[in-house]
Amino acid sequence: MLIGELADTVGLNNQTIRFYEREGLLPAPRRAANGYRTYDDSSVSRVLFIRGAQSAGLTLAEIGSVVDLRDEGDVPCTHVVTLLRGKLDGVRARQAELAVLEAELERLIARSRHLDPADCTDSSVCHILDEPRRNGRDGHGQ
Amino acid sequence: MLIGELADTVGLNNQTIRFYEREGLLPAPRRAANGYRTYDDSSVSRVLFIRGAQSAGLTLAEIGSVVDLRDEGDVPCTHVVTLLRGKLDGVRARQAELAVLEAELERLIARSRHLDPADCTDSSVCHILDEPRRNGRDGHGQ
DNA sequence: GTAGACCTTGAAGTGCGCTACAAGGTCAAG
DNA sequence: CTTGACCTTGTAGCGCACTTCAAGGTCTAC
Repeated sequence: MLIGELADTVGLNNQTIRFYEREGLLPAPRRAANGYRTYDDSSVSRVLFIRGAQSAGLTLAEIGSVVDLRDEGDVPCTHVVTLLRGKLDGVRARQAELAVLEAELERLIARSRHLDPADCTDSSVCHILDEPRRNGRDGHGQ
Repeated sequence: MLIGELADTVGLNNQTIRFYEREGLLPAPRRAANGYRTYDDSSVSRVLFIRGAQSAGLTLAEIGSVVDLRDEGDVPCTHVVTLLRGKLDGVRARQAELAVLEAELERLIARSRHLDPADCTDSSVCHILDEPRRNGRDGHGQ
């Protein structure tokens, strides 16, 4: 199959397929006489593996490290489990951050209810966001 | 005060101050005879406002929309509350996504315990990540 | 022979919040 | 008169996963 067909099959566009190839996630495919890339079912599996790994939160670089092991003939299971554990730690840390941020947002919104906009004439920009931060550690990102 | 002093006071470096100015978050400061930027306490308040708003999860673009209102003479409270409510919705949506991802990671890790690496010889890359996805909606990001 | 759908390559752009670099001007101390 | 710390400007780079663009080759149908 040609690149567009592969892309349709897995629900991506062909630029993304080419991008994965450049990044070393997909092996260089065979070429037809005219230079067109030709794929088979193993390419479909490989792409679906990549998307599955992404949905487990792995970055393309991490997925690359997994497929590299496989392509060198190793069994990547141990490495995969290590990555997944790391992701789980990251997810839990992020959840904790978001819980703090959620509480802060709730506090600010509640506070805004008994602040009068007419009093918002401060040296600063808006009194809702003035005043004490309770966050020991920032809270960026959404 | 000069830019370095402002930067020290608020705990940023002077490139960041200049960056905020370019982005329209800080008004163009007065200049000394030699062209050096000169700031006063209101600049300190403004920068602290920006950092406080960031710690509430607002992006610089959103903070810009708030300071623009203020600089045009309006009271931005209503807009701020709208933004905060939007952030809170976003945070809760993200928490839900992370809960799904956490469950998926736990499932995969648990599953890996009764999969034998010796069986990981598939057409795909690693059998831990093969097979059913339970995620209706992806789960990217960490 | 030409329109249109496919394919090729390489390079640059996106969003976000900085951070760093290059090439130079200014100022106080020694 | 030189050192070194500050300041100025504009520009480019980072990480991440794509997406888009430009300029062209190829193939099928009419």
